[in-house]
Amino acid sequence: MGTTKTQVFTDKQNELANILKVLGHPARLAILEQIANQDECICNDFVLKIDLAQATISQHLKELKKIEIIQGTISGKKMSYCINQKKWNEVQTIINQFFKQDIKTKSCSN
Amino acid sequence: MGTTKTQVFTDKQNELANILKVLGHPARLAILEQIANQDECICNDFVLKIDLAQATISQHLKELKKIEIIQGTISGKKMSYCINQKKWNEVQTIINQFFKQDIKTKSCSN
DNA sequence: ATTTATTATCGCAATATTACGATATTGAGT
DNA sequence: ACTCAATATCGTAATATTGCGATAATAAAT
Repeated sequence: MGTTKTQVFTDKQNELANILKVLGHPARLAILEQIANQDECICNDFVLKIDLAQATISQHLKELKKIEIIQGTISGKKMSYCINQKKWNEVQTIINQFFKQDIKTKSCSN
Repeated sequence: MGTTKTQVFTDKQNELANILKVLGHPARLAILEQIANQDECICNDFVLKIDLAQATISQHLKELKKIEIIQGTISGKKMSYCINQKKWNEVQTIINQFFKQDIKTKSCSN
């Protein structure tokens, strides 16, 4: 237990859930906002602006890289992170597709 | 540890993260899809269609109720769940607002 | 009143997540 | 070669999540 029973769900459901799970942490949202709003994107910036240990930030960056919403390139001894625009838009689309589904249920009360 | 350091982030970040976290589980997405696509919305339906124990489904329903994206009304001995349209739209808006932010970062490579 | 059906809750085990200090690793500058 | 700076990884502790069986709780049907 403690493990999600992925076999029970569709690939789409698992995929979207995984994306939303990664996005579902304030530190990772904060990181995305900072990357999006900064011309220069250097990992250390996050350490300075977000009050979490460097190791913790690094871990969160790893998760964001895993779903490919950000990408990092090495520039000298620094890491340069940026938004992966293509994936960013893709994620937005997938989420909107989910929310655009028709709601056929008669509302219970309101 | 194991606890998210919410004090470090803005209310908006914490709020959105919390919503995304709840949505970030395939069972809960599956439940939402089923509620949305069914005229009659009875909890037991999920137990029959999703291969998870009744206790587990009940727990997931509780999480979804907590963010108010669904609401349940008792009708006899059955529970009737439905989408909370207002909140559903609100969630969609909040997510889209996040994704609509300008991305100022020069892309690293692509 | 007793049974049955439906759902919620409790308690627990297994696993995952969050966070951090300590320690690599790697590249730049000296 | 040595040091410093930037980042990643390891190991670990605390807590959270997932899932389930067992057990309440409640309402309908008999």
